[in-house]
Amino acid sequence: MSVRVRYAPSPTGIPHVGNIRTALFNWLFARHEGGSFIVRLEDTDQARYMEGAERAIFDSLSWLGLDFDEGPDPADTSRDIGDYGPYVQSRRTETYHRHVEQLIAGGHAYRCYCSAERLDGVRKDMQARKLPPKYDRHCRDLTADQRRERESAGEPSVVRFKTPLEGQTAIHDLIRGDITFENETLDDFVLLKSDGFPVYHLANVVDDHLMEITHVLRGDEWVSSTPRHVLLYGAFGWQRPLFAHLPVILGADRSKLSKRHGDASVLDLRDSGYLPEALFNFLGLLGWSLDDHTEIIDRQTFVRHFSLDRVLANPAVFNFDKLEWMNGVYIREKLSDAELAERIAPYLENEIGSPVDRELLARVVPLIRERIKLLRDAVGMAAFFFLDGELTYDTETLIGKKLDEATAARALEAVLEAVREPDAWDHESLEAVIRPLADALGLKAGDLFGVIRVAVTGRTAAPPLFETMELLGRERCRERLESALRRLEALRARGP
RNA sequence: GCCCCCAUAGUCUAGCGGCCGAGGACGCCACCCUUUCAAGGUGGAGAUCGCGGGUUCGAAUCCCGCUGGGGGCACCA
Repeated sequence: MSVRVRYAPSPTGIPHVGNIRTALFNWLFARHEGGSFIVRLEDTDQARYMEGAERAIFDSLSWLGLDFDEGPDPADTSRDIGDYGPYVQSRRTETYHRHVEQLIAGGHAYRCYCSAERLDGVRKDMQARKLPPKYDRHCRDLTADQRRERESAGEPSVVRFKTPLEGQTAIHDLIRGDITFENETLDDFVLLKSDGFPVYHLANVVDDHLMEITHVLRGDEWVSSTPRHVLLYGAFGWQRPLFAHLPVILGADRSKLSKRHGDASVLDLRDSGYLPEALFNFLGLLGWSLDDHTEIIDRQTFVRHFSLDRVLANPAVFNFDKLEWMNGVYIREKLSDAELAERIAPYLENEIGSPVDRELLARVVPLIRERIKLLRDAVGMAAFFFLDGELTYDTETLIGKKLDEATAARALEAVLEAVREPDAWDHESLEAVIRPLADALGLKAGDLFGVIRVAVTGRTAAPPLFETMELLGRERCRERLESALRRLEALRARGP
């Protein structure tokens, strides 16, 4: 039988990295095994539903290249791709109701008429008595007459599972081994809410069975509810899938990563300029490793080698520094100039507010590829190449720490003079005429170059000066050098 | 409070009884390269393998206890 796994997010927000890592491992496992990767939307909580969440889920998946074999049609989630649909739980309520009736008929579930207030009271009371906050099974043993009475009075109800009062439920986890739970620590959990929607436990089990899921790879936070699921499979008389609980991903404070930890959403990372290849690689190495030394691993290699027995059981802290480093590696080693230009262009265009000159960009890319870690860094490192008019910068940076206004001005004048007329405008010629100026001015070359750099780029850190000037062109350089001189004069006029 | 899981440097990890006086990576420090910033190169600091007991000729590796961390205990998923 071929492997079928699923990624079952609920549309309550934008997927964060921990969530998408679960999708990634499911995808890797499916691809390695030659099985199917299925996406199912678990939208049974209307209260937490977020507009646009489906879009974000599909965008995250496709951005990372996690293609699925079955699931809702991203273009129209009321349609399905695959033969086991619907793949959206809100379109499966009939199915859940049918199965709940089956459980009630079989004596595995019952209707409960307790009000939210009563439940609250019970919970508080239990906690006050230092007992686990479980449902007191008040409605479990109602007589047929009592039930009829409640029903005819039109009382709202939920359906609860009739959890065995004693005994144990054991689960075998592919990553953690055998785990045993005492049934008495479980309570009669709700299967069907009073609004008619199923609760996760029910919907999940029914769907996984009907969709013939073979392996349930999900987050660690589910291990404690797995005995409930196992009990349900038993009550239905179904064979259960294999379980593998993936370790959670923690924030720097060692608590479960969530929105609280800032921009850990996949889409935010994308917008910051992380490459999908890098995130894929990084996430694939969170809880799994190829060997004792390989860090940079491509998609094919992951697929070829991925296996559950190398998945760790211990939680991992998400290390943004390492992700950033890895992104840098991909930027400078894995992308061609053309690809990098393509990915950087939107950031630059967004910054300067107009299309960038692609020819110029093609020549700029080699200069910045080793200097940026995130695509977004290209803005600071290269926007000045494409900007017209005055640059924005603090005039003080022109002077720096080692010079004074007069010296800086003299230096700029000398440079202007040197580059005014003849000679070819290429970095070698420029260096040939400018470098000697340092001696003439009594400056160290580095200090001279520093003044020019700020004048010409508006920044203290930039690509190599002469190559930068070459690409900027004679006119722009001249304008900017003159502008810098005017700034110095203004400063002197105002100063003591 | 109860249940469950986890435990190698600040972080991600290799290790599955002897090859480990613990390997790799990020980060950090120093030096080299260098016009700035990076990148690159070299070197370095950083782990009593959480602690305590066992088992064994031999334990980071197996067992038990403790401690610590995490997760769960909803008509949320």
